Amino acid sequence: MTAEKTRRRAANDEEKAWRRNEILAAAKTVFATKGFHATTMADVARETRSSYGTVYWYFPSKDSLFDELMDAEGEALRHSILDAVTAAAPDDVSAALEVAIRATFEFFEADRASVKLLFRDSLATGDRFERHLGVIYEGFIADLRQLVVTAQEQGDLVDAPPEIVAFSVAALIGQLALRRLATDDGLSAAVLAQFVVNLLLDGLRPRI
Amino acid sequence: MTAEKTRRRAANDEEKAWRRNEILAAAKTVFATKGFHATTMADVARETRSSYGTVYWYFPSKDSLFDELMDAEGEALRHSILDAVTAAAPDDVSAALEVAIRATFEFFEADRASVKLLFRDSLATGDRFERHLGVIYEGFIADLRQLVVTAQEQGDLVDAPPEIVAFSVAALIGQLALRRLATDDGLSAAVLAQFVVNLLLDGLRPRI
Amino acid sequence: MTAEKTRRRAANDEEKAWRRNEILAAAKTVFATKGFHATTMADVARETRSSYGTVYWYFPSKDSLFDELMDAEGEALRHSILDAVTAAAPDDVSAALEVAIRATFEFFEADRASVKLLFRDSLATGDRFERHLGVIYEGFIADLRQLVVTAQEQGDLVDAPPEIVAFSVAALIGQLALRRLATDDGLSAAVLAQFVVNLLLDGLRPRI
Amino acid sequence: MTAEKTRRRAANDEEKAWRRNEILAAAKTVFATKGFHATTMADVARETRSSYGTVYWYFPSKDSLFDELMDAEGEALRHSILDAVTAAAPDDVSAALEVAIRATFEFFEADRASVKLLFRDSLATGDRFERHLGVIYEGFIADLRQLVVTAQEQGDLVDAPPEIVAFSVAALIGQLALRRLATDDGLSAAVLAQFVVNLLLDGLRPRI
DNA sequence: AATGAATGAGGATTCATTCAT
DNA sequence: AATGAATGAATCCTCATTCAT
Repeated sequence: MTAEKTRRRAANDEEKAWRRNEILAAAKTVFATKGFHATTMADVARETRSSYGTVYWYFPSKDSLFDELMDAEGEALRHSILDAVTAAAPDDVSAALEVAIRATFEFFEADRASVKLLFRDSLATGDRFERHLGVIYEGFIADLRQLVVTAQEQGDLVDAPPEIVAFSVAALIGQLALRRLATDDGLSAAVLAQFVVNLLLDGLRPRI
Repeated sequence: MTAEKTRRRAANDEEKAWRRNEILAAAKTVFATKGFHATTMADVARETRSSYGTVYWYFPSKDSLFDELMDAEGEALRHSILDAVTAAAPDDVSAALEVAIRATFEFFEADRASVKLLFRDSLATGDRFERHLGVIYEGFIADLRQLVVTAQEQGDLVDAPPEIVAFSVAALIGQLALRRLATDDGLSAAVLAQFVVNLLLDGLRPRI
Repeated sequence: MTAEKTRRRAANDEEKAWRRNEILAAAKTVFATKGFHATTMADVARETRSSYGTVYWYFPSKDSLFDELMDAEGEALRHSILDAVTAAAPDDVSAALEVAIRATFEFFEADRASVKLLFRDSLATGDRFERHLGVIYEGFIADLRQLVVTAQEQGDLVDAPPEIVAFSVAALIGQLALRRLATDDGLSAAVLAQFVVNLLLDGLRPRI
Repeated sequence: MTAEKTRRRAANDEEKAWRRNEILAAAKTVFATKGFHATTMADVARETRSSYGTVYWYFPSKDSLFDELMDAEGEALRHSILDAVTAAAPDDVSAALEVAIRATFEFFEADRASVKLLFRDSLATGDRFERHLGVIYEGFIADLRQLVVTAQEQGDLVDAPPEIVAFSVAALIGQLALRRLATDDGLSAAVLAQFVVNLLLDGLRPRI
């Protein structure tokens, strides 16, 4: 009996988690398309092919749904980058940076909705601005920061406040990715990544 | 008679323009504080110490009020930078860039509401995103782009798509300025500007 | 299971239709009392003993609510007349005409709100005037027109454009009914109907 | 001095009356075009090429402006008909009726705005419905009624309540004129008038 | 007389959220 | 768990009217 119960509950939990994710996915689509404020809970429910009640069963409010979505997006981005860096096993820091940046652009390339969510709608909620900006960048920047600190210790990067450096990298990538959604100038993720890496490492002043 | 009339009309026009600007200023304060969506026309009217009707007498809608505000902010920033560069009469391009970047940070330092408006709320209006991003950056970036092109012709900057370079500079500055509003790490405009200039010109990789 | 579900859904649909009609009825009362423009959605909601939201749940706008009401009124009038004519099974056309006209006056006698709605408020919506006039009279006049054509074929009515004849009959009845709401001169529906029939069939010139 | 003053005052009064009429004419155009409710005082002022204040200088409110307009329209129609009848000096009542009806249609033919004003917008003001309907028809119907009474005394018209007869004639003409604005079936004023006269005098039943 | 800026009550509509079923 | 009907506060905007100049 207990085994049976456990199995059932497990199946149940799985079902539950699946439904949650389904709603999150639907919300992502709608938020990215219409923006946070223009999106209504009715839109979300419709996209989920369910009803108000169901959405509210899994999420207590529109804000919480959005918050959770943002967290998930941040996490997804972070893992995507870490995986790429791990897989590439780069020799030095500049190689690692290049891998990370390329992975970031590719992540956004593959999922345009993420860009809008992370870099546009994260600012949509007014007062909570700080909170979201923090949440989003938190993990992303923390990782970058680690990279920067390591590089500085090895003498691969000049001395500069690592927070600022990490933030600059994140901002640069984010804004460039956002820009691509508006103006299509045919620059691939790889080309953009290369540009950013060059800019970051060697700057724009020509060497002799 | 005519002279008198003309004088009166001129005074009237001035009065009118003054009222318009008053409303614009009030709107700027409120939008920057609460964000575009959380701001109501009642808020704007209250801040103006007038009524709904008066605001609507000068601006046909909340959107148009916001649009005009954005345009004005963009223009103000642009002029502020141009003036600084003109006054400094820098010798070479890197000096010019430094002046420009410092002027930008100082502009934002002096007027924190501008940052929020330009880099946060400009994205607030959903579909019109492209329009506003364009409008705001338009002049700002156009000027930067000119600077970049000139520098490239003189061999002072590496070859890279000038649009991207200009956009990157703008984005970097904007995001760093925005960040300062949230997290106060005591970095002055001058220090930040120096950091950005160094990063942009020489990159983060140490020279031998 | 299925049977139960079907039963429940049917009950639900019925309930829904009932609520709709309840709102429609409330709207009819209010529109007839205050006129289209002077009626607010708050009035309608209050009369329904529900809220804004509920009215808007069933009807997308004030206009659509009004439109639907007008259509329903037109249909009700039409059916009322057709039923009367069918029941009376009149021998000739003039008898049929008399029955129809009497039925019309009786319909309006029984439901004074209808008169106001059909002949006063149908004109209230400005540009949409043609549309409504058309919709309302459409069925009413179409039936009358058929009666007229038949009568003309049998030589019971003089040759004249049937549209005009039908329209004239409808207008005469409508305006007389509307007049009764304002000036009560104690004329019953039957008397008025008789007057109209006489006027239409034999005119006002005495026979020798 | 007194003579001079008088002359000045007279000129002044004339000027004043002229301005009033100008505003009334402008209001007529706008009301007829957009309907009473959709017309704003700003519309009226604009059409007058003056300002709010000027309109309010001559008329205390939108309602009073409308009321006066309606009265003027009613009067104009009435005079137009009386003039026509006087000029034609008809022999008998049926001739007089024909002249009157034709004159009415011609009046409306020449001034389509009048139709809308008298037969559509007169109903626009809800509660005041009775008042306006009365005002409009008052003179018009009073004259018709007189015609009817005279005819009945001479044995030219059957016995029937003269108010109802007069009202019926007025209604028939009004509604047919209104109809012409919506559906253009190419019927001239003369043809319509002839139809109405025939219908009223001899009815629709063919004589043996 | 004329102007037009200012006022603010009022109205249609939206939408997050609740809750009976 | 799920549904979707119900709620009503909140918001943008309109427009008749007033009044200082």
